[in-house]
Amino acid sequence: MQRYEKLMEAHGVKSTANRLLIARAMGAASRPLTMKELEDAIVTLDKSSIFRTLTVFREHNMVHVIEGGEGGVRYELCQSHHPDIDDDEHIHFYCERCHRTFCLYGQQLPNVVLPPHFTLTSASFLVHGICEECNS
Amino acid sequence: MQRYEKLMEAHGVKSTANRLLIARAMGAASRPLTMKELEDAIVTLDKSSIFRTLTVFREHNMVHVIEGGEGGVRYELCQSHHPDIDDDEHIHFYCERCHRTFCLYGQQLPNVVLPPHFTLTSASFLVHGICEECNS
DNA sequence: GTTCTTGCAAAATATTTGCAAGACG
DNA sequence: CGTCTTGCAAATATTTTGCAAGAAC
Repeated sequence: MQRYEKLMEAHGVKSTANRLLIARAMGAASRPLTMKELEDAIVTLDKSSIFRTLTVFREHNMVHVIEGGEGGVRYELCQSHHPDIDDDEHIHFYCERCHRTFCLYGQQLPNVVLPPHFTLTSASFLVHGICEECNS
Repeated sequence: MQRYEKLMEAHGVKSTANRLLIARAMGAASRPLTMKELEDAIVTLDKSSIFRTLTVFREHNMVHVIEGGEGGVRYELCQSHHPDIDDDEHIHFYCERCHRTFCLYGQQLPNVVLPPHFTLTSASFLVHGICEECNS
């Protein structure tokens, strides 16, 4: 079984040809992609199919959803193989010049102290700035 | 001079009647609002005026832009009176049930270590979950 | 055959701009 | 006057859904 089939299985997502295509495209990018970027990367697929696939992935916590930066919401594969525990959380960096979003591994998402009776489901930390390439 | 006129002056924004209306509405809400919410709060103003005012506020760092959560981008006044130093940064909490975004004061935004030659302009930390009211 | 998945078209949301009229100095 | 601001309408962009056809089991 392929890498992405395994990932889908781990998250309880049934593997189909198109889902595999989308998972592969996301994995190959190694940074979060917008729906538009995915559409451009996989010209054979309709955007509604991509949208619905991402919805399925989201429902099974198989993607991280990164909001912020222009061009809309971005998605990346969650490489965690545990459906409930996300050991792949990390900070993201949005370059305001080239409009790409990068993953910053190696830094924990800080813990948050919530007010009483607030409960947490997820946290996201996005840094804006200029990336190395655009700075040179 | 009124509180919000002072804030505009501190950020180098010329005060007009409409801008004052919008600043007041944002201040009164004490949580970040979407353009839609602002439109509903100030029925006398057209959304394009609100949009352009928010653009001006953004250009002068007079608002925080909070992305994430449904219903689109949210805006709140930046209460810092220093145009360049933002001493009003804080974490936000998005309630997935009532779709409101709250400010969590009293917790520093953690420092981020960027890779070499990456430069930072701003950082945002958004927590998703269920708020007190919705939990009860 | 029943259920899940897909593509096309179109609806629903959100954001942004053109342009002429008005306010301000 | 000349510049900045505003409202209305319309264009973009983005996300989401209806529905019928096709694939999977």
